[in-house]
Amino acid sequence: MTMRFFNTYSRQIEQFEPRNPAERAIGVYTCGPTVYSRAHIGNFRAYIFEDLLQRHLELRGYKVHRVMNITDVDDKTIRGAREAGIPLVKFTEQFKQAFFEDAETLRIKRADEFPCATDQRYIDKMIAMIGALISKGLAYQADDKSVYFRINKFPNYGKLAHFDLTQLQSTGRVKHDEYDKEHIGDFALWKAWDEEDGDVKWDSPWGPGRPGWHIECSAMATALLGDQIDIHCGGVDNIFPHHEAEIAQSEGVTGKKFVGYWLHCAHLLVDGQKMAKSLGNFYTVPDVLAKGYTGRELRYALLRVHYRVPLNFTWEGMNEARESLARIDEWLGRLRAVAKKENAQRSTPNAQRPIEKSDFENALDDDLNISAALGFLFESIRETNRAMDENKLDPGAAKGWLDWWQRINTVLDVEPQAEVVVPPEVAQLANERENARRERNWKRSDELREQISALGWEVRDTKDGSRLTGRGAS
RNA sequence: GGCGGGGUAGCCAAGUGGUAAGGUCGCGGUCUGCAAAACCGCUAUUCGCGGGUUCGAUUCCCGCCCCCGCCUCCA
Repeated sequence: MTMRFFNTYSRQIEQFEPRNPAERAIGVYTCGPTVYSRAHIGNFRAYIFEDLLQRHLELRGYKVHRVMNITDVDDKTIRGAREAGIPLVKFTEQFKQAFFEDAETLRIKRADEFPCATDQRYIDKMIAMIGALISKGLAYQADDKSVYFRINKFPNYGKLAHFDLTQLQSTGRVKHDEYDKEHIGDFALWKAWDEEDGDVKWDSPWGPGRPGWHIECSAMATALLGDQIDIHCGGVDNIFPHHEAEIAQSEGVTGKKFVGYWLHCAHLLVDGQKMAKSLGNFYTVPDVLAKGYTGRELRYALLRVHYRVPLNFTWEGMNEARESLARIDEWLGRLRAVAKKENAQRSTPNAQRPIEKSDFENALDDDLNISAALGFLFESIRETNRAMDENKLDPGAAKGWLDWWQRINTVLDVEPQAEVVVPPEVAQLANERENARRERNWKRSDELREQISALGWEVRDTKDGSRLTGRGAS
């Protein structure tokens, strides 16, 4: 039951061996949002993958110390604040809040820490790291007053992305200050202040300015997790240059291997293309909620596909998620009803008791194979439903299955929130319908069922009377 | 051009050197006043294409095609 992860660094599945196996303590760093606008659901796919990772590690008994940074200063946030005519702090604050709201909607477990790049504590750390890099000859201040990392002095640069530096081509996406840098691939550690930055600036030995994006993660990761961390995650688009740069900076300063396992998740696609702000083809969490879907439905839709496989977002997929969850909800409801029976007639339980069942966790051990894990869940659902149909599942077994569910749901977290209260008018209609049915007035009964359905509720006639189910429980 | 990821049923998606999990959708059946839910059955002779290795390949090897991404501040 050792875990295996696909390590981007080696491009291979590796056995997971934490640095501190005795205490089962693990440091995990996850790249968080840049708060210049509301994060889209593609961003959240990455955070959900990291959530799954953390929850599974915890299910396996590891104590996870997870850090997620928030980038609250960069070109885009500065531009946004300027255009909005408000201070940077005020501008970013709204998107920080939105991020936490959306994360909560998606039931993403909070990281232990959410360091912000503008925190003076980390600015100081960044300045110290840059100073160390300069003294080691790994960085230099150019004529434009900015400080750059000298990639030619770091032999391993390009190893994570498997890039041959001589082959680097500009995509034209980013402007290069080619006159100032020694090498086109040298990246900014400290960006010298210019007029467009307004009052956004910090003092440093190299003059006023602000940190580069990459150094911020190196500083916060090492400040909070130490020089060496077990797992570092992000989207595949972070591999280069961001994570490559983080390695160069961190290892350049400490001389120690920065990260044990690099895990990257594939993109969320729309119409077969990457979901991105720049392409304008994105949805936010509120967009999806506005279509009538719930947070847990979106969570499930983003969670159910293996993290290294590109996932095409569609409304059909959202419906599949809804139906799959309804199946789980229904199953849980039946199990609870059976578990409550005091003296169910003793019958031979032919449904295996799940106490020893570990297929679900074992599947997740294998590089978070969620599809296989869910496959086992649904097989179990069919198996126990069959047993309940045949009245062959005794209350003890039902309780066992509920315990099993509780365990795996610490990873999935897709159970509906507390029972939704039936609105009085729906209850009234249901009551009338019961009366109509007693009088065998089927026409009236069906009309009432229609009305109830129009209000978003489903009525089902069972042996024990009618039951109401709200559609799309949150 | 370089470096990755992916191509399995209408759609989504696991998987193994021995003949294809699961979800969703559709169809038929059991149950039901009718439904719904649940269960049962059907739905890929086939896993992008072409070779090769093998008794046997979707799985290993070689070549090719297609889709997506990264190539210096995108999760």
